Parts: sequence; structure tokens; C-alpha cells
Amino acid sequence: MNFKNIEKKWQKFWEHNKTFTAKNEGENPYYILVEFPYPSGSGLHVGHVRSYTANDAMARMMRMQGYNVLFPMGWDAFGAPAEQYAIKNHIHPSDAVKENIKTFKGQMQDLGYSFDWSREFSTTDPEYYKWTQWQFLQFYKHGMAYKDTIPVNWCPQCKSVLSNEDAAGGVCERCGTMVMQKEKSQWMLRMSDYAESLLEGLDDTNFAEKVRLGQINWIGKSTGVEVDVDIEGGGTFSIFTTCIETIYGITFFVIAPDGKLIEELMPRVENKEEVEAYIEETKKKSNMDRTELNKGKSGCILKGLKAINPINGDSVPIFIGDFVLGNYGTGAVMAVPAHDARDYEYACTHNLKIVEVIEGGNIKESAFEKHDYLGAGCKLINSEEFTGLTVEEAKEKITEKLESKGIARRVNNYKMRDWIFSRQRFWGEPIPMINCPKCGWVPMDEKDLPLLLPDVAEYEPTDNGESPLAKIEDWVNTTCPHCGGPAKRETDTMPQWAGSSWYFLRYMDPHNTLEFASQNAMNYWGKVDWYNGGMEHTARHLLYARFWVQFLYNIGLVPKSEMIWTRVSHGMVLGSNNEKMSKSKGNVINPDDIVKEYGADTLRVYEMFMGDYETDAPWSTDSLRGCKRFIDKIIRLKEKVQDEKTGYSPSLESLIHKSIKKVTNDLRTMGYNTAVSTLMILANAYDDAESITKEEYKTLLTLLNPIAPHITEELNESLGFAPICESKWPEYDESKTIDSEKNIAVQVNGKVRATILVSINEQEDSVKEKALSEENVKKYIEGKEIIKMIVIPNKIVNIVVKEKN
RNA sequence: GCCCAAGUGGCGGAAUAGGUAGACGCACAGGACUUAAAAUCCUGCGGGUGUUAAAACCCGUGCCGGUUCAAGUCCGGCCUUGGGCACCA
Repeated sequence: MNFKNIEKKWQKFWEHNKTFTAKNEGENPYYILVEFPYPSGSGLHVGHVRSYTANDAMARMMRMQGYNVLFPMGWDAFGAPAEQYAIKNHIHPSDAVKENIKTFKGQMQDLGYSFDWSREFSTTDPEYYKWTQWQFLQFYKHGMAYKDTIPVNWCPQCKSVLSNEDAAGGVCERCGTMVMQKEKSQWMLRMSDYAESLLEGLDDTNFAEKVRLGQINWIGKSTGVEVDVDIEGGGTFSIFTTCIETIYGITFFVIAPDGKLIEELMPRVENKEEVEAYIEETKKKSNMDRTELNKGKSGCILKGLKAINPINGDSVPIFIGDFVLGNYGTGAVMAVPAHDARDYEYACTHNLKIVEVIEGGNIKESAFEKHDYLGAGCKLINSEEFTGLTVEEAKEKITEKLESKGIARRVNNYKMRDWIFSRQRFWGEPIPMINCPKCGWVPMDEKDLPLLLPDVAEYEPTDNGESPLAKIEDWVNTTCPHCGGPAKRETDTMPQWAGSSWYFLRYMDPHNTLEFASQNAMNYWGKVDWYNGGMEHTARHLLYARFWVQFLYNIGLVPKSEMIWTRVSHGMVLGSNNEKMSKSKGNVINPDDIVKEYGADTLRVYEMFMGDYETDAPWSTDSLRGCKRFIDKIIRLKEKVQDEKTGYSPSLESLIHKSIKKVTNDLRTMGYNTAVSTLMILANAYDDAESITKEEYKTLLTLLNPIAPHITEELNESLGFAPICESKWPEYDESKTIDSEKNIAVQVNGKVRATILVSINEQEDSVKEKALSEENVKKYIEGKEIIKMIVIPNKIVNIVVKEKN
């Protein structure tokens, strides 16, 4: 049998018959989504094959079960790699993307995935990014988008702004130069406004636990108190702490070198030169290498300034140090070196006083780390009227006292920041904003969208870190939509995360020219029922997408505040050496080669069989060959089919019903590896039988079809049956999955000494009698006293004995 | 440092609710068919004691302890390996 011809034949059949085209109507809608890929130049990875096959199998089964399944595919094609590739090869990024999409799509079709290709789109299609731009304008119009000057990664050698990924390790990825921080005006989205709502929204989802925790950690909520601190001789600043109970232990304050506070205080600082030099130094450090360069906690004192401890009026020195971040909390901290590891380190470096205020909670003398004393029920010392209270009591009482004086507030802080939404790149969605000298920033008129990327020859970054778009004058220069005077377009583009933040909504209604998706379509499909992707996207992409949806919900444009119900993540396919596949390690497997040599079905079966779906698994070509043998066995079984018999034969009936139950359940719960082994067991049983019936064979083929769709359709057709993809999923009879008798173990003191054959739900007395009459059991209980006999119906018998005295 | 996940044969991995650990597959070994090879089929396959062969027995799910008639599974404490976050006050 020539698997290549068979595969092509059925792929054409499905395409021609529009077998997998979903309609926005009918009963039981079910939306299975797998992350759309970035169409890179290197083509599909065997890792893609693993997750696409798994979700394809689920989609195929559920269609046969009568669900209206939406299983779409598209392309996340904006971003730096396409731009780099275009620069290198002197072609337009859109041409490069077109080429790569063609390759990817061809590979996917060769593997027989049941995607609804009628809904395909790329984030780079103007018909799509028109709506990404339109949604940006909604953010802007609702006060959720703003411009701010913030530090970005800057490579002085390449004269270019780098993303955090490109600046990993504090070094420019391209030239190896140390990356600097440079202030730049950027578009921002007010995502931090949604911190609490993104946390609460998790209750309306069914994410895997590790995904949920990833979201919670990224949002990084901490509850504490913000306290006003007076400066001697006038002025005030605020600090944020989660450990207000240690307030009597303050021996100094530290403020951030990159915040506004130091600017305000600067005129009063006596050692200006030292402080300014330090500020300059920290600017040169990238956020990445700050950790390394700063083991000893750098910084210096602010001479001429003293703060007043708000609880007891103590006069306390103020320091500057870059372990305090300007953009978290208030940009200033109270330092309690006795009970905080970082404060302790700083105090040691700068020779500062340490005052203990929690009994037994000293950093230096005990194993206590920050906050460890909380659970220990420790008591306060050296804290005036609060001495003797437990940490928990003191937290409340001290907060109340400061609140009553009007100098403290209970607040929540979040690690999650606003979303930096600008990229100084060519290959992204242009931000549809216009800067007018008279009117300021003005949004483009919605009817003028999409704002197309200009068709030009050069995409190299400019010398001053502006987007390449800045050079294209006839694109940049425009008129103000407000006053009609001359104005300039924004030349930054959107990040790659933008297009992927709402693509799952567009699949519901991909050809709509009036709206990004109609309310009808979104109401019909509802939430994405099942969203599969890589672990690397469970924090950021998922958070961005949820934020986007919550915003659209709040302005009444989507029906639910969470549009994704279940999120699961797949394990990676590793190289045969158990390491991540990479060209440099020479352990890359190209799926095309495998499809050519072994066929798509074999590759699909192997990737489902290789191990637990959510766990990483190494590639093994030997194991793949085993799956090829399994397919060959399925083909050979056809010779055993006898026309004269019908239905299920008595000897196979029970196993068939059990197999249907197991496979059906496994394909819904990601037990793909055990689904395959169940089918191997069934095939082995068929192989051992004298002959099999047509129905028996058809059932096996149907159960295997979601995983190996081509060969099963072919064999099924050769028996004269209607196509499997147009058939019903097999049903099982629960009563036939239950055996009438069973071998169970008999233990004496927990050790198996015999097995006995019992009928299902056999009387306990009868089971006991059988157990006690076993020769080997007798041997172990002879001369001993039986204390008790445990009989677990249909499972096990345990006889507990002891020596007679 | 913090958070999460995982440690089971030579290998990938099974084991509903605590109930015969090692399903299924790979690799390997022996045999059948064949002039030969491939393919296919049969047998064995955690370690050990034992036996002509069996039977039978002992030890085994990273380590130490606990709960239980019974622990890969539950609890406490370690060790190791992956992954994520990383000066977040």
C-alpha cells in the first residue's frame, strides 16, 4: 500500500467535501483552539506536530459525537524575525511571510489536520490588523492608552532599541555590546488598572493549576500599608511596606535612584556630586546585570537630610540605593535590617545600626528569612506599647494607630506594570495616531483604517533609534484630522503580542468587514472551550489576551469578561539526547523527512504514543518504527475479516466495549498515549482471533481514525462502508465492560500468597472460603491466629494473622 | 533566593477512589520461516535465592521516617533534576 497516495487522496476528499468547515449555527458548538504559530523560515517543528495532532484527534472525535467543532488555524506573522530575515535577504517582509505561510500550511495539510481553512488569516493581513488598530483606538478613546517617557534597552553600538529578549543578559544579541537604559517616549496601555480584575477573573476560567499560578505570580499582588514620612526641616515622602509591625526597627530609609523623589530632594542634598555620580552609574546598568554588579548593595547616604520615624519620632538617615525600584510601590522603603535580608545586606555594606523588634526573628542569628516569623507566632520586643503583641496583632494595631493619625493607608501593590505598547520596528501594526503641533496627539478617523504599512525598500533601523517608518517622509507627513493642518504620524508600531491578543475572537467571524466579530458569532460560540499552547506563553500572552478581552467586555464589545475557559499546555518534544532541539546541537528532527519515509499517520501515532501529553518527551526513531509496525498490523488485519459473520463475536465483545470506553475517555482527557496502547491491545486481540467481523474491524478503524485518519479511511472504504468522517463515533454498553469473573489476590499480612477466581460480587463468605482453601495460604496461616480478614469486593483479600501465644 | 513540576526495568512510559508494581511499545537474546536478507511469527526479558524444570521465597517505584490490614499513590523531613520568576519592600 502506498501511503503517500492514500494520504493525498483523503486530504483532497476532505478539502473537496468541506468536511471540516464549521458553520455558525447548529447544536453543541465546541471551540478547540491551538496557538497559531509564528511562521518562521525553518518550517514546522515536530513539537507543533505533537500539539496539533492531539487537538486534531479531539476535534475529529467530537465531530463524530455530534458536536459542531470550530478548529481554526492562522498565522502570527508580525515581529522581529521576519524583519531581520527581510533585511538579510533583501526582500519585503510581507513576501517572506507569504512564502513561510505557504510552507507551513503545506506541511500542516500533509499531516492531514482537520483545520477549518476557510477561517484562515494572518495578523499581517490589512483586513485583520485594521481591527487591531481599531481596538487600539478604543483603548485610546477610553483613556486606556497614553504616552509616557520610560527607560528602554539601548545598544550604543547598533544605535538601536532592543526588546528585553534581544537584550538578555544585559548584552546586545547582535554585537555583544553592553546594553544601556535610555529614556524614550512610548505608548502604554493601562494594564495595571486591571490587576485586581485579572486576578478575580481567574474564577471564571478553568485553567490548569500551574497556568493559574503563573497568572497569579505574574500579577504579583501584595497587601500592605503606605506611610507618610516627614523630613526634618520640612517636606514628606511615602513608603510602602508589607511588614508594618517592624516599624520600630527602622534604622534608615532608602530611596530609588531612578524615581521622581530624588529629583525633588536633590537641592537639599549636601553631597550632590557623590549622589549624582551614583545616579549616573545606575543608568548605565541594564536591569539584567544590576543583580550581578550589586551583590554588596550599592548606594550612598544623602547628607543633610534626616527623616522622622512616624511611630516614635526617631531621627533616621536617608540613603539612595538601586535595590529600591523607582516604578514599584512609592519608590522608597523603610529599612529594617534586623528582619529583612536585603536591608540587612545594605546595613552591613554601609555599617548601619541594626535594631531587633521581633523576638527570635533576627536575620543574622537565625535561619529566619523575610516574613518567616509570621507563621511562627513570634512576639514584638522594643516596640513601646506594642511590645508583647503577636506579629499578627501588631500588624493590625500599628496600622490602626497610623491610620487614625491620618498618615497611613492600606494599599495593594502589584508587580504587573502597564503594558509598553510601542516598538521601534517596521514590521508591526502602525499605531494609528497623529501628532499635530496645534492639537497634540489625535486619533485617526476610524473610517480611514487600516493604516497600511508603506511599501518601501528599506527596513533597517535608524541611527537614533526611531522606527524605520520615521524615514519615510511621504508616509509620516499627513494632515491633522482635527484642525486639518500639517501633522506627523506616529512611527512606532505595535508589539507582536497585540495581534495574538484577540485572534481567537476573529476566528468566530473571520470575514466580517463591519465589525471585528459580530455579537451573534461571539454569542454562538461563547468561550473558547479548550485552548492549547506552550508553557512559555501561559504567563504573558494569556495575560495580555485576558486584559484585552476584559477591556472589550467593559466597553460592551464582547459578551463575556473571560473568553477562554480551559487552558492546557503541552510538553516539548526533545532531541534523542534529551536536550531541547536546536541546530547547534544537531538533534533536530524535521517532520517532512518523517512524513516522507514513514507517512503522516505513523508520525501522528508516534507523537501521541511517546508519553504523557503534558510532559516533555525525547524523540526516538526506534519507537517511531514500532508505531509503523502497529499501522502495518492494522492493514494486515483486513485479511482476517470474514464477510459471513456480523456484529461483535462473543470472545471479543467485552474487550471492544472496554476499548471504546477507554479511548473515548482518553481523547477527552489528553490520555493520548494510553488511547494508543488500548488500540494496540485491541489489535493484538484481533490478531490472535481466527477471524474478525466487518463491524469489529470498522470499530477499530473508527477508534484509531482521530489519530491516524488517512489509512483508517482507506481501509474502511475498502470494506464498502461510508467514510468514517461522516459516521458516528462508536457507543459502548457499560454492562458489557464489566467482567463476570475476575482473578483477585489473596494476601497474608499484606503479602500476596495466591490468586483466586471469583465471580463479580460473589458472597463474602464464599470468597473467604476460597481464599482459606488455597494451599499456599494455608501454609502461612497454619498454627497462627487469624485476627481479621479484609475482603474488598472484586479487588483483594487480606488475612491478618499473628503468632499464637 | 522564591514559586511550580517531576524522580518507576537497559529505554519511552502504564497503574479510576490507597488494593497482584512494571500495561503498551522500544531495545536486546534465543528460536521458526528463508539459499540468504528484509518482513512476519513464537519464546524470554527488574535484581537475587532456589530448582533437572517448576513451585516457592527474599529485595525492589530518589533517600529517611510515619499513618494503614495494605503505600508508586497519603503525611512529615531531606536529596536530585527540569521549568518559571528574580533586589517587588
